[in-house]
Amino acid sequence: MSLSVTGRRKLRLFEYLFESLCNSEMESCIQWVDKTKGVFQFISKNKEKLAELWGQRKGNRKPMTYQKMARALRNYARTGEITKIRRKLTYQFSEAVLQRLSPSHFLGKDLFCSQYGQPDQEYLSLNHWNANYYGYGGY
DNA sequence: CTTAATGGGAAGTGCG
DNA sequence: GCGCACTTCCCATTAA
Repeated sequence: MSLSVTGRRKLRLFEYLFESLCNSEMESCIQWVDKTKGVFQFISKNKEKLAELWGQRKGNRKPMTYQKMARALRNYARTGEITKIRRKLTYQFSEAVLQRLSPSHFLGKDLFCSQYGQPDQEYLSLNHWNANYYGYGGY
């Protein structure tokens, strides 16, 4: 479960999120909205669980919460690594980050993003799409 | 109105 | 000692 390659440096938050997005066991916490564009969203009901796991992975002094994790995400907006989409609990990896995190970067490990099929159709068919959408036709 | 989600200044922590 | 990458706090604003 834990990825350890020779001399693993400190895991970054966006790397952990990407890892979770590629792990089917995390589907109840976080999932792709549009994988090809790097758009993903947290699942309201279980977002705190994901935050908790992240905090444990980092070994923080206090338990991580979604609110604190989102604060870190807002810092990413300043550096452009991840931007907030005007849709409930939805964010987007920048092009650069997406390339750095692309599957080829993880070849040979237990990480593999299941080959994607129809990202565009998939999110349009989500029955909670309307509930999670606000403003804008495009992000 | 109530609650969930968003936003950000600012000080603090751990690590290389 | 320094700077980075968050982490913690806390409170204000906005959307549903």
